[in-house]
Amino acid sequence: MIAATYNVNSINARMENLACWLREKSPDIVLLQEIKTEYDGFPFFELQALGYEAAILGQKSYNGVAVLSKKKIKVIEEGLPGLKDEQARYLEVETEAGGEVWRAASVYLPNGNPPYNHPDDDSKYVYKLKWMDALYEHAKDLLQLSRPVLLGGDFNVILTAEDVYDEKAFLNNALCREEVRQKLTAIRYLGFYDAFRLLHPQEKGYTFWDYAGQAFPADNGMRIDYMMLSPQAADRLLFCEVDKDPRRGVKPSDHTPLIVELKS
DNA sequence: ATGACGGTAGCATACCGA
Repeated sequence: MIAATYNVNSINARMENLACWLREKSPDIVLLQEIKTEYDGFPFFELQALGYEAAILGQKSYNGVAVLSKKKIKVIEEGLPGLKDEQARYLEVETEAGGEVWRAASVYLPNGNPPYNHPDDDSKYVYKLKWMDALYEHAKDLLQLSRPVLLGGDFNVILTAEDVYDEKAFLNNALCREEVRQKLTAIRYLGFYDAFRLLHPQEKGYTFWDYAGQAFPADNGMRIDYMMLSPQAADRLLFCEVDKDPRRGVKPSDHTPLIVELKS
């Protein structure tokens, strides 16, 4: 079975791009972030015509997460358990693929950097840390399940120097700070496996390139989108690649999909 | 340090992003 995570940066702005990619790759399960719409504006029918059910946790203008599946979807959690959150950043479901039921969560972890016009405002960073603590607590519960778990999405964390084009320029950035690296590492040490790093210990694996400044052709990217696998899922990992084609195409998202194949 | 570029709301420009 094929699963993927993709920060689309508005599903309505990206629908042509997304439809083309779904037809080509035919993934069984897709975790989407930054859909930037509520239920009423979500393209359910267009996705249905492409063969996908959709569950969404929407929000107007910002954030918003969704899960697409070829099979029926059962919603398990809308929002992170244990966290009061105004923002739509976490959706957990169960759905079948390859003859097996998977627990799958779409994660859009807060960025945490201050607004440009308020560089000393750390409230977004504080929110990020709180969000990561709640994710850590819930990750423990997910690992108690007998089902295989996919915890995928835009984590907004650069784990190591190899995961960014110029670490020095980002060391004080909320994506790079030691504190957030440690919090994501702690989730890994609970027992979640970083699918890309498991199969590619050396490769860059960037999943995001800024729209500005020719970042993509210059390969000034970052690896901030992850597919984290529970041990039961990691045991079945066959393949994991960043699919750079959608980022090359017309009207791309600034992120590109990360794809895994799991034995079932 | 700043702004680049793109998306949204809503109609000019502000906010958000990584």
